Amino acid sequence: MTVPPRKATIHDIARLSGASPSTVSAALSENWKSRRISEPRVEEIRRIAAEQGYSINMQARGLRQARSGLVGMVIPIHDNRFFSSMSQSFEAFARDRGLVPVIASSMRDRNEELRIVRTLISYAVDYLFIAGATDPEAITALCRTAGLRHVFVDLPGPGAPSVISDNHQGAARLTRQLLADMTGDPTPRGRIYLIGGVATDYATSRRIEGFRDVLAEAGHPPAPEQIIACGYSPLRAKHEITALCDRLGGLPAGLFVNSLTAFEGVLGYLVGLPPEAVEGTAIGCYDYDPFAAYLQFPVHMVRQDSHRLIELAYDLIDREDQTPALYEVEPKLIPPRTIDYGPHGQFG
Amino acid sequence: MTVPPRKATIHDIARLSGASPSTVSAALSENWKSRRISEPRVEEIRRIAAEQGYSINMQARGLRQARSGLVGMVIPIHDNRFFSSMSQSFEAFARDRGLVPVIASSMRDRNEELRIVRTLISYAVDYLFIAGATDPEAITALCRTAGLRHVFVDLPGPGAPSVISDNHQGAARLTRQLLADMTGDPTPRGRIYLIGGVATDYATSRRIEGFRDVLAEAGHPPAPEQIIACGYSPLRAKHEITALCDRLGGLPAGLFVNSLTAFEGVLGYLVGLPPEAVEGTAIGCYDYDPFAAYLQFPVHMVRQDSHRLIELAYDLIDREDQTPALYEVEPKLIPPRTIDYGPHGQFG
DNA sequence: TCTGGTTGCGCAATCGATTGCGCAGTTTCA
DNA sequence: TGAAACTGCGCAATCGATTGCGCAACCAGA
Repeated sequence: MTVPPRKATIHDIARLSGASPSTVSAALSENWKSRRISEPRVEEIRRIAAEQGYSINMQARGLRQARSGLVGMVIPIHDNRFFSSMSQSFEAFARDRGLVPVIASSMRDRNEELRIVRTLISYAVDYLFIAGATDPEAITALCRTAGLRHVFVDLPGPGAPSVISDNHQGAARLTRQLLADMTGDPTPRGRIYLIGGVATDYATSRRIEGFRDVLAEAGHPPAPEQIIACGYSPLRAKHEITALCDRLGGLPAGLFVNSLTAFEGVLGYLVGLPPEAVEGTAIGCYDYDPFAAYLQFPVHMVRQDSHRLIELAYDLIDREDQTPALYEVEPKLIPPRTIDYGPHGQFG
Repeated sequence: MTVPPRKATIHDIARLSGASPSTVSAALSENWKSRRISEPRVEEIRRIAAEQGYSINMQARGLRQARSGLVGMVIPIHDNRFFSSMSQSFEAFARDRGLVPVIASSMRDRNEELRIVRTLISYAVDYLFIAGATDPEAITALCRTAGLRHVFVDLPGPGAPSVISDNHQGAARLTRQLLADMTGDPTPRGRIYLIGGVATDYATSRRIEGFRDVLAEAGHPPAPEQIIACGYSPLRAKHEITALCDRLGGLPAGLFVNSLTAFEGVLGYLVGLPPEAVEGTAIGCYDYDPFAAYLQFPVHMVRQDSHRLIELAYDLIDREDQTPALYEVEPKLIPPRTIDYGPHGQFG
C-alpha cells in the first residue's frame, strides 16, 4: 500500500466527484436534505469518500462551528478505582452524546489543575467536569472568561453546579458500623481513628462531621488526635498510621480510612504485622475497591455511586440554568468480603 | 463579572495593542525573535493578552500547522489497575513533551476500537498508542491512510513497532513459583489451572506457552482442560471457576489467573467459600493490584512495568524508522502480601 | 550621495470545513 | 402563457491562527 501524500480533504472528494466542496460537505453530513442535494449525488459522493478513506478534519469543523465535540474532565489521579470508574462512566455518557472525552489528572496539584483547565479551554472543549477540584473558584473564573459550562463532581465549587456524594451520611453509616464491630473500652487504644484526606476539603470535612456526630451520639465525641487528616498520599498515610500505633502501643480498636489512596498506605503498614495483630480492629474505608473488599481482615467499604454522579453531572450541564447548586447522591455501605459489581456489570 | 460576548482572539489583542495579528501571533509564541519584534512591543502585547484572559485557539493553530498537539491512546478499560497505571504514565510522558493526552477505552470491542481510532484520526492526533489491540492489522491500515505514527503496547501488531511485556518469561516464573507452593499429587485436583484471557491474543498465547513449558519441564505437561482461556469478563471467569470446582469437587491445587479482571471474577467465587477451603490452593495472578496483593490468602502477582512500557513506546514513536519490531520488557514477580509502590512512588 | 544591510513590522494567503445567499432550470397553477 | 414556486447546486465569506514575502525607515560605509 502506498502512503498518500496527505489525508484526503473535502476538496479532493469534490474534485473526484465533480461536485463543489459545499456539496460534498452537505452530502457527508446529515444536512444534505435541507440543502437539497439529490440522493444519487449523495450516494456517489459517499462512495468516493469511503474509497479514499476520507475522514473529516475536526479541527476545521470545530473552528468554523465554534465547538469541538470534546468534553473535558479533570480528575486527581487515574490509578485509583474510584476515579477510574468515574472515567469509565464519563466516557460512556460522552459516547452516548457523540462527544469525545478528554480526561486529565491533576495529581491534586493546584497549579497543574489550572494548567489543565487552561489547556482544555484552548482546545475548546464544549463542557468541563472537574472531579476533586483543588481550587474551584479559580477554575470557575477561568471557565467564565471562556464562556465554558462546567460542573464540579465529588468536591463542590461555589461558582457552578456541583454533584457530590452525601459524605455526611456515608461517613455516619460507616462509623456506626465500625462502632458496632468494636468491643474495646474508650481508652485511647479502644477508640476509633479517622485517617487520610484533607480537612479543608469539603468532602473530608463533611465526612469528619459525620464521624464526629455519630461518636458524639454514642457518648464519645472524638478527641482532636482521633482525626488524622494527613492528605491522600499513601506514603504519608503509612507514616501516620505507624506513628499512631507507636504511640498507642498497637492498633486502635477502629480505623476509618478516608480514601483508597490512604488505604494503600495503611495497608503498607498492616502488611508488616502478624495477622492476629489486626484482628481486634474494626476497619472501614471510604471508597470501594473490589480487591480491598476481600483482604485478610474484614473491611467495610463505602461505595460512592460514580456512575450516578456522572449521569447527574451531565444532566446539570444540559440545564439552561447554570446557577450554582449542590446535588447529593447516596453512597452505599458494602459489607466486608463482598464483591459488588455495581449497577453496570459491563464494567470491570 | 460580566460574561464577554466571546473569547478574545488574536485580532482583539491586535486591535487593543495597535499591532497586526501577525505581530501578536509572533509575540505570544516563541518566534518573536526570528520575526524581529522588539522586546517592548512583545511585553506590551503579552500584558494586554493576559489582561484579556486570552487563550490560544488550538483548533485554528492545529489547522494551520497540520498538527494538533494531541496524542491518543486506546486502552481496553479504565477501571483496572494495570491500565489505569498505564494511563498515568502515558499522561506524564505526554506532559513532558507538551502534548495533551486523549485516552479512550474500547471495552475490548473490535468495532468500538476502530471507531475510536477513526475518531482520533479526525481530531488529528499527532501519535497514537494502542494498548491491548483487538485488531492490530485493521488499526494499522487506518493509521497508514492517515499517515499516523502509531505503536502497539501490551499486545503487538505486525504493522508497527510494538512494546510488550516478556509474557513467556513472566508466566514461566509465576508458574514455577506456584508449582513450588503446591503440595498435591498430579490428580486432577492436584493440578494447576490457568484461567482467563483469550487464547488467540498474542499475550495470552505467550503466557500459555510459558505455563506449558514449565509444566512440561516439571514432567507434567498440561492437559487441554487445564487451560481455560475464557476471556476477560469477571462474570465469565466466575462462572468458569465455579464450573471447574464443581467438576473437581473443590479448588485445584494451583490457579494461574491471567488478568486482574478475570481475578475479580474468581474472587467473586472464592468469597463464597469458607476461608479454609482456599488454603490448599496456590494462587497467582498475571498483573498486579496493591489490594489484591493482600487478600485473605497469599497471591503471587506479576507486575508488568507499565511505566517502562510507555516510556519505550514514546521512544519508538520518535524514531525515524517506523519498521515493525517487537520490544520486550521484563515483568517482576511480586511475593504475596507485598505492597509494591513501583518505580514512581508519586503515583497512587 | 549612493549602495547595501539591518530593524521592525504588516499584507495576504493558507489550513479544511460550514453556511448564507443566489442563480439557472424545471414544474405548477391560475 | 406568464408568474410563482421549487429543485439542485455553486460562490465566496468565515472561523482564528501561522507564515512567506515585502516594504519603509534607518544606519553605516564608501
